[in-house]
Amino acid sequence: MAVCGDPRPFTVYIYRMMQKPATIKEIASRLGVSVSTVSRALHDHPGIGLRTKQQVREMAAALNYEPNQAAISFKRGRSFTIGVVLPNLREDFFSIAINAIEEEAIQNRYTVLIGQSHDDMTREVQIVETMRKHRVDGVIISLAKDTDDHTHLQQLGEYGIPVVFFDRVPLLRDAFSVSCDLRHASAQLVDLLVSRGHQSIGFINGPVTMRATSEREAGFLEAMHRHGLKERALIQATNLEAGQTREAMASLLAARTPPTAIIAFNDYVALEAMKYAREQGYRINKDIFFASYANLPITGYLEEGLVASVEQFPYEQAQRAASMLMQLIQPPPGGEQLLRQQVLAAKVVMH
Amino acid sequence: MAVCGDPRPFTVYIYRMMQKPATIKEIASRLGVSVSTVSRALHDHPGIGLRTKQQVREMAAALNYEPNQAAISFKRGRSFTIGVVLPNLREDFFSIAINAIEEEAIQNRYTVLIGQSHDDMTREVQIVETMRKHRVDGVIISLAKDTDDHTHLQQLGEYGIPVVFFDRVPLLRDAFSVSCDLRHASAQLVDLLVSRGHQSIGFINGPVTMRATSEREAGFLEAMHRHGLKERALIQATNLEAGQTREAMASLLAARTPPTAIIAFNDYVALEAMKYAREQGYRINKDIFFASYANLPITGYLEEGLVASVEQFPYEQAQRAASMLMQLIQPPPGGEQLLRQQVLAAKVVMH
DNA sequence: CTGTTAGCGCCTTCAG
DNA sequence: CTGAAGGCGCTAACAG
Repeated sequence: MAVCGDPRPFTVYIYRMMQKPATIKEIASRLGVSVSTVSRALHDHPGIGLRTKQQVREMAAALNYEPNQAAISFKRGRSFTIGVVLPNLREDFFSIAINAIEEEAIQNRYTVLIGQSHDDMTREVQIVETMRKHRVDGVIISLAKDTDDHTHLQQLGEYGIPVVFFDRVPLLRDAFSVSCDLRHASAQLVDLLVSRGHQSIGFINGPVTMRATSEREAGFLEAMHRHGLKERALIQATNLEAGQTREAMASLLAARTPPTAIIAFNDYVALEAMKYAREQGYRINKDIFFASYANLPITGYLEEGLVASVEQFPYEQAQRAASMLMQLIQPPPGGEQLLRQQVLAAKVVMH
Repeated sequence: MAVCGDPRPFTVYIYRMMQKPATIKEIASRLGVSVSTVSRALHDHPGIGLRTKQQVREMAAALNYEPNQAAISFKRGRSFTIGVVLPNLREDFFSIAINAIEEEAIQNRYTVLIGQSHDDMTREVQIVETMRKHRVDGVIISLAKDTDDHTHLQQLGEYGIPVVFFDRVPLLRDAFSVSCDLRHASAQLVDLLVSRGHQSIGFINGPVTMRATSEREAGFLEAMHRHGLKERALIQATNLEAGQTREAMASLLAARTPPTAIIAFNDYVALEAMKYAREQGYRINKDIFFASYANLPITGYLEEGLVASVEQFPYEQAQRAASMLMQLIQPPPGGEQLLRQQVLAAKVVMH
């Protein structure tokens, strides 16, 4: 790609402490008082004279004093930063989640350190390590889809750093987590499709490492069984990437009794599946119907859309996870009671 | 929303320093050497005996030693963290950008502190302030759409914290920035539409505070003028939200000579505009055609899509911005030369 | 090759 | 009401 603009390179203008931040020591010496007085005045300590407080504050303002967070973190042993590890911010689900987390963090005067695992456990481990080194006060994580070992996270616990899982949660009894009950919703999705006359239903599922995969499958099979359609349930496992979605679609459409409806692991998979179906000459919502999970806004802009999508409440999940983490970091004086595992009900949304 | 799961609240299991992290002091005393020896050994300092180094490393490993980043940041006056301020992670454009930034940061052993302005200048100012307090080593920012004052950012410069702008850049001569030339691309977009026979073209633009708005408009008018279609150029300013997009569409479609093609500020606006058109009985790509900016993946999944979208290379822009920032933070020994403003060429992508 | 020491900025006991 | 002093963990002179 061509770079336009002025071709003459400027000499780097180096920003280097043109005005080094003032310290309490500086304020103290200018005012002829001690540093502890300044510290206390700035913290509105009860035992400091009103006049002194006033003077200190004015001087602080005049010198553009900013408390050095690095020093405070060091001294207090707390960074006032939480780490958030997500598979991928490009998925709407997770970018919505980060909004909730950021909101909760701001309310608690916390900042958010972010890391994307890109669904790669190796990378997830590295990120967690970096966050541990940075002494984050807590971690919120949604696991990479191939994460099958949780020692890197248990280690955080050993270092006194609380961990809260959300959505992509592990099967650990003693972990803090927030997730959605997809099993029941999956069954409801089947009920809906069957009530609309579908008998053969295809399912494009995710990788077996994910708990979300087995939950979806359980609910799906349970309902198909209940409707006496056990033999008409066609499941394809994929890694959730476009190529495998297309292969799964090819298999499904080539089945002896091809499905009239297809449930996809999530809306992205559904989009790809629908695209494939169109390419093969199928008319969406005439020859074949689709349903999926996540209920992302984009699906509302399709000309021929989904029959339904399962809402997984990313904002709600993340918000609860964040609030749980904040409670773990700073346990409230009164209520030391807290649900270790929260499970929200997912909801089938018709389109 | 109902919360399922075990209704009995567990008592909070408080994670509190079950194994407080080892320090170099601890290692030193156990080995009967001084802290500086340990420090040097861990940094692979040349003047330390091989045997000592070995011992220190073994002890460090045995004690699960982790350097305390907070202490290092404090001591060195650098946090090894960069701040990234974006309008909204929910837009694909920015979530792609953050990927590039994270990548570049990791390569330089940096971590990323994130903040979303939600296109609100007040919030942007707060975020920048928090980041300053946290002593980030540099900031990458894409401005909120209503930001018309940059003192909060110039202040960062005064504190020795370099700032690099990308995409939503200010009109400051001395600012570091990476952006796309949208003027030329806008003109090309018109050329394309005119070559396909369109004479009346509508434009749903953004708010005037944004430089991107005037750039689009300039290119659009320039080309319409060149084609002798100045009178057929219909421009509507909006705040980029759904409601105003719909109003803009209503105005355009009610014009004396209604447009046969409409250019939208970005793909999200285009989606909303197309939805409105469909609701009004227009057939996309028959009665009316659409083009826009950003070239997001979602547009590829539409049954009846865009004529074209202008690719703005979010990854490339963010990557260059990040690399520019890293150069400002740690100027390379040799080349102290650097382009202050980089402008990439945007590219019209036909669909 | 290794040890000693002085701080970085802030908070917090302990004494006035 | 205020001051003095110690120390958080680490680095980097300065001494041996």
